[in-house]
Amino acid sequence: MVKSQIVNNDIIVDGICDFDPRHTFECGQCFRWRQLEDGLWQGVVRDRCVELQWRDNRLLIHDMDEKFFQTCLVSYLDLERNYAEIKEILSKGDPVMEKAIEFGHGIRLLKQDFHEAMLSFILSQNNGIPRIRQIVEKLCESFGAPIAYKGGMAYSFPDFAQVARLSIEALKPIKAGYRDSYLLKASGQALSRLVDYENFDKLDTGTVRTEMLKFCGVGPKVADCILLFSGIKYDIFPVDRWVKRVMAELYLDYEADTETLSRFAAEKFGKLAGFAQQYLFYYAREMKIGKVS
DNA sequence: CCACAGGACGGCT
DNA sequence: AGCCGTCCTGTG
Repeated sequence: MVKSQIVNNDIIVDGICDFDPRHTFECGQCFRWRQLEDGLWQGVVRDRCVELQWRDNRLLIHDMDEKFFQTCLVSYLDLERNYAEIKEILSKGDPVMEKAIEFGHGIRLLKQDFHEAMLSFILSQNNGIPRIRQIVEKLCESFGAPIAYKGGMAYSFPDFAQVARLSIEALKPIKAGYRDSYLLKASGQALSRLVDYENFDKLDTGTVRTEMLKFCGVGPKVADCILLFSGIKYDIFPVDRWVKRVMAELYLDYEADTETLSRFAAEKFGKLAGFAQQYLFYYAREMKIGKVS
């Protein structure tokens, strides 16, 4: 139970350490949060538009009720997890990780809705973050449910049923390119329970990963991102170009293939591999490590 | 004009 | 089972 108080219709939570919205929302795990002004962030969680501020270990969520906060946001923002402990374990005897953690000390792994994580990361393939954000926003504006709030209009992330009933032609304007058919097929597969993703937490990580590959448009990298960023599994280490480069530069001294890196991470980081990946990834991207300019 | 971007698919050996 | 051309769109 996270202790909160209500002041003027806002929720205030004191003593939130190891959190910084910039780190959390810009480390590549999500695509819908944006900074409105200094320290003020806006995003959409379920059917709510959320505005939050953080400073001096105090989290302030505007125009929020206790119920939505406790039942949705605490889990979404992963507020009950002890990140100090994770950092301590990962840093131990690892100066590289220590530096990465110092850099991205405010990262928390968001527990996003499964359909949001899945459709977002299907769209992510062969795309950079700015463009993924554009396509995701288009998808939501076009097919999500409208949400009225004081700042204007927002849109929920369309669920599998909403996407599955669309046609390719209807999806064209969001400019997802060849990924649009993946969205449709994968949503249909999810609806038909081809993959029983709602029971994933009862299965081991290896099984769940191969299950995910049944979805059209979901390969190894996208599968790992979906599982990690929807909070289903944490002993997962998504390997993409950036991770390959940062691992080569900081740990291995050569560019290893995906398989090798997965085993390396499993051995070195174990159950905390997902957290390790986020610290390393954010560090690498912000420091432009391995970037050929 | 071409290369490539947080990859995956499908048809070929 | 592994390799490799191709996929849509935007940017450099």
